[in-house]
Amino acid sequence: MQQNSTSPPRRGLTRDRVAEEAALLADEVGLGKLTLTALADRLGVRQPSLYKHIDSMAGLHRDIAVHAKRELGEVLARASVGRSGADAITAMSHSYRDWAVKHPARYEASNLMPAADDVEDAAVSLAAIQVIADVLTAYELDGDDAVDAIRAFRSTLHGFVSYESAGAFAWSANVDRSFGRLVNGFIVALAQWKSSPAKHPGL
Amino acid sequence: MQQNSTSPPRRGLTRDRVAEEAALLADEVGLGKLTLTALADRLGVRQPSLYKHIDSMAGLHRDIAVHAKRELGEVLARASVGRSGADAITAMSHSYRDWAVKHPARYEASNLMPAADDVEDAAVSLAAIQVIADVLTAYELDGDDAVDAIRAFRSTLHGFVSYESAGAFAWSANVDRSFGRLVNGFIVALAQWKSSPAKHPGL
DNA sequence: CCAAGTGGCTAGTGTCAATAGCCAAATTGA
DNA sequence: TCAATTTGGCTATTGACACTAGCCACTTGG
Repeated sequence: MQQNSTSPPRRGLTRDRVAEEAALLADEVGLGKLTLTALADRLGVRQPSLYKHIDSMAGLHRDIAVHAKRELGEVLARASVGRSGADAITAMSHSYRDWAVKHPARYEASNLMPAADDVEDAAVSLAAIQVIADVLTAYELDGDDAVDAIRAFRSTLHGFVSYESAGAFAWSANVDRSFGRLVNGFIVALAQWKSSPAKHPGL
Repeated sequence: MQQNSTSPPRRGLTRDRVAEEAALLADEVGLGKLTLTALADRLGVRQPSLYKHIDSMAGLHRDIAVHAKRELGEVLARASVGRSGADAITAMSHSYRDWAVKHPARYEASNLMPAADDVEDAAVSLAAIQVIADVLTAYELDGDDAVDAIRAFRSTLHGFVSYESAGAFAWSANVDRSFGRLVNGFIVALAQWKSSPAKHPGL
């Protein structure tokens, strides 16, 4: 049958489709400036219609985060496959940075913590971290040594990348070179990981 | 004269006073959740009255940032005075972390970039970074070596602290110890800084 | 002492996220 | 095949927010 003159034509929206377009838009305007009206416009739909596919703005951020974590995990896995040790760390680091700089809002979302009861989010978060953990295993670290190394590696990459995305490296010196040396520095430190215990600050 | 029954009593508000109370409130509720209505309530004033002291929400964030950068710069300077080399780096790192964790919104604000024409903001930003630069000078780094080291140090601290504030270190392992080892790792890397050139990722 | 400037105020506006409730399109199953 | 149910659009509205306009009393300085 032909549709009535005043009928709402159905777009083929799904929760995934909405999250994907949201990620694209957020990478353009910034995660914090993503609005449902702008997103609805892109999807050819009115703003309230989005609520058929999302719970809330926070829920949309969570959906973007889950997609992003999965994507980042795959990027890291692809970079490290077939490599080990310092080679794998270098490759993984550069892939991490490239992906993060290219998709700043997705990257920001990928660092959102899962809600306590969100098993899917927790799973993709863990999967991404597991790639890092597997690579660091080549240094025969375990227990607290391994946890400390993983935390150090994540911190190192995250700090650099978030400063870079924020435009915080103002001086003219080459940012690529700075990143390369940061990664090399981490590898140097990792080689002596077990023999460099933590000290507490002097009084 | 006695005031009329319907007269607006004057509070002693200033731009600084507003920014300080805003920083206190933001550290409680989060920088992104700071609202002018809540801030006005705290100051015993109606929301539009704040515009006599601030330009806009973004302007208030900037004011918080300037205060925060000054505060952080002083904290770092105090930590490093009378120390040098690895000792100074360790002391400065722990002070940085302590301050950042204690004042999460101020810390977030301290990482906002100054507007291009904002000389006061640029000055306090530079002053804080200069403390770091001075400490790293003990390693006789200059030019690109020094810039790379400063970027690496800032990235390392910022990454750890922002993950810690976000609650991203979920595993039970001791976070203090992880931080100590991260700092030690940086010091180890710094000792070999000149001899570890950057490599580009393999193909 | 009075004229100018300052710092409150009330009363709005526009932009958001979010809700309520309607109706046609799609789907399901007898 | 076709009726019942579910789904996915829609309009209209609310409430929280930043921000503006314009008023008036208090302060200050010549």
